[in-house]
Amino acid sequence: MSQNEAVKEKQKKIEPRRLKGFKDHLPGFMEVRSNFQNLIRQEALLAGFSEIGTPTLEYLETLLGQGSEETDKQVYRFEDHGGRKVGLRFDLTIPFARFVAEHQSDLIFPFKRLQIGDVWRGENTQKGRYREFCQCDLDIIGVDSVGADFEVIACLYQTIAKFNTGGYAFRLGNRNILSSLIRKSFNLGEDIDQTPILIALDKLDKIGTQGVIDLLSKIAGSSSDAIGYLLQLLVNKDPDGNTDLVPVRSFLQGDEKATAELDRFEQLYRLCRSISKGKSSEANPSTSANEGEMHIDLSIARGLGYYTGVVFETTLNLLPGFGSICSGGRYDDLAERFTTRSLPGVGGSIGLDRLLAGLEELGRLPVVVPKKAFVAIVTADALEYGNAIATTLRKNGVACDIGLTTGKVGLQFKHADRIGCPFVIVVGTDELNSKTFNLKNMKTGEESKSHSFSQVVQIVKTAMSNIP
RNA sequence: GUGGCUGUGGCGAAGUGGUUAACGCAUCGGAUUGUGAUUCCGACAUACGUGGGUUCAAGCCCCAUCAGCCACCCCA
Repeated sequence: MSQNEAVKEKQKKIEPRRLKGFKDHLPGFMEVRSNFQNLIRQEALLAGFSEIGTPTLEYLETLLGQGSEETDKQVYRFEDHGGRKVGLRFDLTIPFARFVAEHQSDLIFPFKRLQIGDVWRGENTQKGRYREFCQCDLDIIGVDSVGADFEVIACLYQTIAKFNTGGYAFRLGNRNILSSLIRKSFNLGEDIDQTPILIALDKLDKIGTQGVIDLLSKIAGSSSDAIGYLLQLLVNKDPDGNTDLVPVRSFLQGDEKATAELDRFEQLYRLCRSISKGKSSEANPSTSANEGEMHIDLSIARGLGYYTGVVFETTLNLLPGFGSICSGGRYDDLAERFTTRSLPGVGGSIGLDRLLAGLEELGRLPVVVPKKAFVAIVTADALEYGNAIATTLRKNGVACDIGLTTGKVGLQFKHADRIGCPFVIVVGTDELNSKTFNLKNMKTGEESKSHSFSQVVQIVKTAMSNIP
């Protein structure tokens, strides 16, 4: 290589780019995202959940084999520097199972867990669907009760109500009841794998009744009469938009287990209705309010293998085809792969980044207005003085930025304006000598002069508090 | 894995075969060295994803390829 080529090689820039499905977050968006996380945290802590954290990287054997083959394929995996086979967590549930099994003696059951963290899935991207995204999980483990089901659902439901969604629908299904229906409809034994049937039923929303009938007809052993009746049961809605449970109950008569599950399910729904509203009218799909609706929809199956009781998913009313922004359900024995101790639980997850993508699409993301003052340093001799002012403000809880281009005061004002500071404290030689400061209102352009340094906290606080 | 669409300076975006590839944003300088936003003037930028082909001539047409987005599958 000639010297010239070597120089050229050195000057060649790496093209700045991101991996597919991985997002950068600019300051304005990041602040909203953090605020959302904090709000979710706050709601969960209020409801008595305890926050935990687990590593992003786990042994591969911990992560694999719990969901389906499909999900196993999506796990980001590699060998670490010590030759260990490791993977990035695919969700927060499986690491939680490991966590619970590992820390049984340190936890008090029933344990109410909150966890907020990023997860990774090597699948194809779509709108609101990334390869790295944040999940906010709530679980109650160590108890199997309708109260626990409700506690998790209520907290998730009420948290989503805090956001400017324009309305959402929380749909409740039950894997257990659905399985009983399928068993009876198709005359299947207890141990028959229903997965293909469940997957077909789960598409009811997308491909319609006839589409599902066609799909199910291809599955051996199912008569069209049986299929038709099952779909009738699932599709029949009462005036409130709920799956009509009366014919379901009579169809399952004699199945004691299923009947008991139905009783429990109805009790759960009554509890849920106590904190929610029902179906909104077609004319006014609750766009003005951010409230949610609660519905029974027995056709919900959810893909993940481990759900056994109640299951739920949540869609935005304004973006019906967008996908679920919050879902979960009950599982019999979360940690069975890690311990002999039986640990039933119920949990759900808010897909924060999908929710944010949805709100962004709708133009409903909150705009964050920074509430901070700015100290402009006009002359170099006032650098220490300006910093003393900034430090005083910060110690007293007043957010403030400071000019970093001492001397070039025009630049400092321009910068303060661009980052949205409503007030600028101005100090230079004169102010330094008299221990004073000027305060400029960036909106009106007015500048009041010669305030005493000793009053800086009070004056700036007062000024800032008048900003909307 | 399957389909559709899109790739033009840092970003957005015009350009439908014919000189020197618009414009806007951003950046930098000046009008204005103790005052921003607004206004005016000026400057800067290795830009047509990559590789072939057709043509006298390609950002534009054809083929391939890569990347991204959207949709299916599945899912938060």
